Amino acid sequence: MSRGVADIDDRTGFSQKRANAAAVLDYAWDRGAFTASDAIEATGLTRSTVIALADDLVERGWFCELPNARAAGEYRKGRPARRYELRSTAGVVVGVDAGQHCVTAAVADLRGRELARAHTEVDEDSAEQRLAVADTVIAKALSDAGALEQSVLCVAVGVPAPTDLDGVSPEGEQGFWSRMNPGFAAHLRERGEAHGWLIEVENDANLAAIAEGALGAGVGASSYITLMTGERFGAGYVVDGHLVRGTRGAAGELRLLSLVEGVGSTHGIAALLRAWALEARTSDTVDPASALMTTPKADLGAPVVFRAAEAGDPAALALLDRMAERLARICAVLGGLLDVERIVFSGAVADSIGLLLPRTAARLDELTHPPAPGLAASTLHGGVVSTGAVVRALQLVRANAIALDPVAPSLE
Amino acid sequence: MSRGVADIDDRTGFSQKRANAAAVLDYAWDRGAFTASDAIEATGLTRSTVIALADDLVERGWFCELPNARAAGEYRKGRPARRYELRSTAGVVVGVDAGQHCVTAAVADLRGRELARAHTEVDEDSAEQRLAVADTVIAKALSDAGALEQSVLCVAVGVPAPTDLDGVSPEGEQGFWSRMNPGFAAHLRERGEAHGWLIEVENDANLAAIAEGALGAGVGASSYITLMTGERFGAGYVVDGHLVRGTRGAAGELRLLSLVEGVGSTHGIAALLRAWALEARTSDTVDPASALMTTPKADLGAPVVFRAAEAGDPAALALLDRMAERLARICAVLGGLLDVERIVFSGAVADSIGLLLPRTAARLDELTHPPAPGLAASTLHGGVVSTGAVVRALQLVRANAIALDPVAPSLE
DNA sequence: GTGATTAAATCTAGGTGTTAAATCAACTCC
DNA sequence: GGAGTTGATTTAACACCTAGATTTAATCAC
Repeated sequence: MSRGVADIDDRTGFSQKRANAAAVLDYAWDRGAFTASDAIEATGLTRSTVIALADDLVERGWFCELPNARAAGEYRKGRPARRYELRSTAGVVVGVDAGQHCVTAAVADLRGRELARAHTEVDEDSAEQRLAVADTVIAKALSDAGALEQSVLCVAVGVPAPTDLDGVSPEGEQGFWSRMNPGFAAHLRERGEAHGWLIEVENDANLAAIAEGALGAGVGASSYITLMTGERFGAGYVVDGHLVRGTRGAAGELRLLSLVEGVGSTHGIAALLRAWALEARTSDTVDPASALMTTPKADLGAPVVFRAAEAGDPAALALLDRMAERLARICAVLGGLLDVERIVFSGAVADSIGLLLPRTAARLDELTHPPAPGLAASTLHGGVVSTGAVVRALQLVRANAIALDPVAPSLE
Repeated sequence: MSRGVADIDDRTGFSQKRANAAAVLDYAWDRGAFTASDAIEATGLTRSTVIALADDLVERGWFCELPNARAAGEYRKGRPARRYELRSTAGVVVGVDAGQHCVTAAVADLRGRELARAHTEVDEDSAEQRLAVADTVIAKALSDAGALEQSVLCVAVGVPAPTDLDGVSPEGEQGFWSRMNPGFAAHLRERGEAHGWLIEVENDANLAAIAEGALGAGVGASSYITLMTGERFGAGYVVDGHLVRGTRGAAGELRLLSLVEGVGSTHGIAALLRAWALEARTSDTVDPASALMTTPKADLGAPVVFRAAEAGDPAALALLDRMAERLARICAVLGGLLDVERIVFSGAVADSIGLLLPRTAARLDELTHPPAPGLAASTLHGGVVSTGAVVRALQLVRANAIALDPVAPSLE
């Protein structure tokens, strides 16, 4: 009677079986169905060992054994191989974007397939209310996904504040940061304790960077920066494959960019284009027929400027040139100081940034010695942060898989 | 008949014994003499296992067994414990500072004790010549240390150029970088192949940062920046305990700081103070009795300015204030963007920076939201880079120890 | 269909490395 | 010199891996 991987006590710090099981599980993670022979080749272990481990993982609920031996169409001679696969339903992860005005929760299976997504606007900012809203949105998303609380393996939350490794945010100016992150980590840890949830609370721009690196415009780059470009700038750095967090998790807070010539403030693209458009209105150099003049004041914003520029409006194009100059300086400083190969523009405006990017790139080329970092617009649209939270949650599950208990197949 | 750790083939990727031996070795690394009981507590392994591993490591040459059972003075009852210790003479490491004008090599034992140090000025910059000079200096240092080539476990080289993970530098402007690093990595790898040398070629500022983190003003900080402040600025970042290198290893090249208001160029403290002092001379606002006026033009430089300032010279103090403003801006941008807890000033001028530091700190406080990063002057004096190279070499040896073969005691 | 071929599963024996418990050894203290 | 204490050593059992022999489940050739 052999003990399962789960039963191994880890007093010694190192267990061969545990390590080997982790290797097999890790191999299966980014692989579809596979045979023992595949795993043998990948891990270097013997057939007996691999099969024993795989059967163990099946018993624990991580793997399922596929019945159809050589179904995959690829004809093969010899005895049909047993086929295993990571049970994508062995659990779910929850990725939460706890933004300033809107809380979104996405539920995904272990393959990263999104099962459900829920969101709510938040007005009031009291700590209890924010935590309660998060609870509600998570519950809604879980029920939409048809998942139980006990099938949750990890919850990752993105907040518009720096966070330390425990997910706690510093006070910040006027308590903004601690208002945005009123103890999500402690709250969720308590809430998920019974089910063994892993909890991570992380800065939103950092999660956006993780998302871009895994699924978006950062794929293939080992060093890149993700610039969140909404009302304010915020950045997530990934350098040498590592997320760069900083002592308080505040790396990527760009307030100090105000010291860079031609940048001045950390207002984001959306905020600035709106302000500049309003400013342009009061000058008399703009053609009265321009969209910048004809659009009602309340509707004037970044989208209007982008659309006008696409239609060839000279005033709007002038604003984009001005913005390109500013962006190029930001990219030059960040890219130069960190030596990244790519800078990804992420967030709401990323979709309409088409005209801005080449102008920025051209200016960036002038500012830096070659090679300048490549510029790319995010392809992940609105949900970057919640997507990043899901990706991060999956990373955590993957890294800790052997120590976790997935849901039994019967509870699916 | 049990096999030694060295004989274990690593086909499987995981070997319990190898991992446990590594744990024991790692425990011994930053520890003096220790008993089996100590290691048992530290590793969680059984007495039998620990003793077997320790004896194995003795046989391989990593440990020596100390005869005097309870020599350490601390009285204890019971049977005297066997005592082991890492053999600090199991090999040596070489740390090289291959600077632009001077090549230094330091040889140290496994405890980091410096055994010898040699250096040569270099004038000509031909690739062959630079490599030959390095070879000579290394050989000199080794012979001074009484060490043989075969007892070298690792050679780390610092170069004033960015390097990739293989130690190769990009071309750079006018080929400066590739002239500074004319293939040290390949050359040394070939030279040390027979003896199994580990080779690392790394940017000098990065090595300085490693030195400061291990022995200098960066100790205790998980995120800090080391600013090399000689003729030019260069920085090494350590964030979240990791060295931040960047795609081409060029993170820490501060050229782009020229975009920061009030900084303008990347000239270092020494270069700027000299230039400013010369500039002040031509104005007629400076007291003719000031050292800035009386010092011969050729001798005017940073040391003169620092000494004059310490003597209370108003003109010199004005220059320091100007410099403090500039430094504060650099620190604000770097510290703010990376969220570090400390900034260490390293390099030749660090010794005389006493008056400058508090002024810079005061200005930095105004520029940033609290808490501002702490400022510190390096205590490692001239040899930061070679010291950093030694530290880095020891890190590499430690990380790869189980795979290395130390010198037999007989060859000591 | 029958038998050869093939590829994989399964079984078996043996070895390594670990633990746990019993025993032995080397000291100190009184 | 005996009790007490601490650690080394020995022993047996066990966990886990490997290697090789054997079996099984298929295809293919006829």
